[in-house]
Amino acid sequence: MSTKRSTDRRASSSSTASPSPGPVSKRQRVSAPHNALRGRKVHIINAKIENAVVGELLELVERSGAAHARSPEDADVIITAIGMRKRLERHVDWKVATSKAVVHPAWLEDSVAQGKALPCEDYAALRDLKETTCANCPSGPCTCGSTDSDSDTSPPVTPSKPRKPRSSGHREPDVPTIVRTSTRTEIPMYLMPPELPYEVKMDKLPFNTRFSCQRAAPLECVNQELSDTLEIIRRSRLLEGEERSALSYGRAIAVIKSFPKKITDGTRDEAKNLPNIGVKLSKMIDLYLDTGKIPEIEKIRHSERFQALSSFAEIYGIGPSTARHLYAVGVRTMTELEAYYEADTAPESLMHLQGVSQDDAVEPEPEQDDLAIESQTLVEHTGSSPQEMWIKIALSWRHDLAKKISRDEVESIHAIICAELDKMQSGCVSTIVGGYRRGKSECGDVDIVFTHPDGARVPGLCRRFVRQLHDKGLVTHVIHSMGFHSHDPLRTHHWDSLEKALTVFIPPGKTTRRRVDLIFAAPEVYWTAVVGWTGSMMFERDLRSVAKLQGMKFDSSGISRRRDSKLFYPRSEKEIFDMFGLAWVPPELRNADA
DNA sequence: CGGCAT
DNA sequence: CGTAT
DNA sequence: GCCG
Repeated sequence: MSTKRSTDRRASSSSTASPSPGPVSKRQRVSAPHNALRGRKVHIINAKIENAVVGELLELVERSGAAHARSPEDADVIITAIGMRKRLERHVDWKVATSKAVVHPAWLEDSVAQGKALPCEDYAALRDLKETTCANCPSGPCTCGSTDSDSDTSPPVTPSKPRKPRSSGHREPDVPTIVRTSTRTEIPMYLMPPELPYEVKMDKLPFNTRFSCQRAAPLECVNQELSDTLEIIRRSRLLEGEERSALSYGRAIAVIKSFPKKITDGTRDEAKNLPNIGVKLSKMIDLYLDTGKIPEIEKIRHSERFQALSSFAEIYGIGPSTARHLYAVGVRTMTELEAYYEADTAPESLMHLQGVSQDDAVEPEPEQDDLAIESQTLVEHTGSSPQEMWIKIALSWRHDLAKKISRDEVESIHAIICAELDKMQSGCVSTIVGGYRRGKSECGDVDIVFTHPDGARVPGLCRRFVRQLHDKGLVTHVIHSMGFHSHDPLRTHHWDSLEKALTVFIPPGKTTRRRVDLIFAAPEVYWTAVVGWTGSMMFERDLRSVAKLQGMKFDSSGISRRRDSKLFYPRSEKEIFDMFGLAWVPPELRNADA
């Protein structure tokens, strides 16, 4: 089936099926809405749309001057939130569907807002109906090409299908293309990435704005050395527990990363006036330019304490606080650290309560080494607390996890996991997020966001899938982050729409363990999860800050209005930027961290 | 001087 | 407190 | 440590 084409407007269309446009969506009601669809007949399929929203849509139909068709057969345009053929066929005969324009409710909203029938191509409700929808669109037939070029350089989004249908090896770049074996599950358009990249308007991303999500920060900037230097102080501040100071350095780094000019005598004043550069950072920039180094940083670099704390905190499960405690009791080197945890004399008081729940924390390894024992057994036999046990286990990973992962291997791991997932639940969609998506050539871990067009398939999928991976020996350890409060009635939040598993993964035939994070999102929060997990960290913090300033709350499992907790479900990544009045920043320019 | 993401 | 971005 |  062909696909292709879809401008960024698909993404900027207003929201729909349930909660709607953003607070800042100052979509002006241009021109006469009451004529927008005059003479047309519109049928609304109420399945999968809340009653209240159906009411709003009917109002829109009236306002547009269109007639409301009682049956799909009578209509020119069919409005539906259904994205799958099987389901649609319960309401509309396929033959009828292919003779009409079948569009998402956003088409109606946007058309009324703009006072005219918009082209349908970006609003087709089903991929397989896109061509016929375009052909029957009230705005006139549009070229809905069957071109199939895979010039896309950024692969990360694919239906979670094995990519074997690569078939009889002919051409194609080595990029995971969007493969859909026909007759498979329908994937609604809104879960697919835009076929064409959104336009990046650099003039709307000035380097001297306050928040990093309003700027463009490349992976490596022209002042990378300065950025790396300041990162030393930032890390030191973090390790010493001075988080606010660390935050300031992080923000200074972020603004420097987006400053496009090399900082020299000619540009130092401009640099010193950047937002988040105050008195202290200004002085540091002077020192850096005049002497080539910053004394405070040299001191940190060479301090035994900084080196010790840094190396301790590289172990998964050891954070700043534990690192400081270790140092305080005399541990100085990794060797001593290993000896310390080897001797089962580690006082429990050393470890702090960590967010690892006992029942879902550890999945011990199959046979082989000492990790083959049940966690409880291990606790009983060694007298170690679960936290201490975690650290002991993590110590055994440390050499593997310190190794970077090439983009090729990230893609390979993604493909393997998608193939496995497909065996349990076909039709899943996924995006590789994290540093990979921001363009890093070497990644620290692999982060993947999954969803399924049928939201009902998602709950519990994470746990079941990880169990399957574990049974096959692909996953050796897991930290589940959900499960405890699956439904808290007092919860003002909805947040069980996202499940995640932080795993240690061994690719088949390999020996090096990899950290792989699997995130399962309900389809309505898919793009929110993708944005939330693409990073960088400072970019996310600033995005949340901007949201908060607008009375909104952003987190990777949803966007809500603080006043009334009303939820918003953006239908594309760009819609999230639009909601907050932000210019589009492509993932490769979200590298606000050092 | 309070706030700093969730 | 730890993890994730 | 910087900003409103």
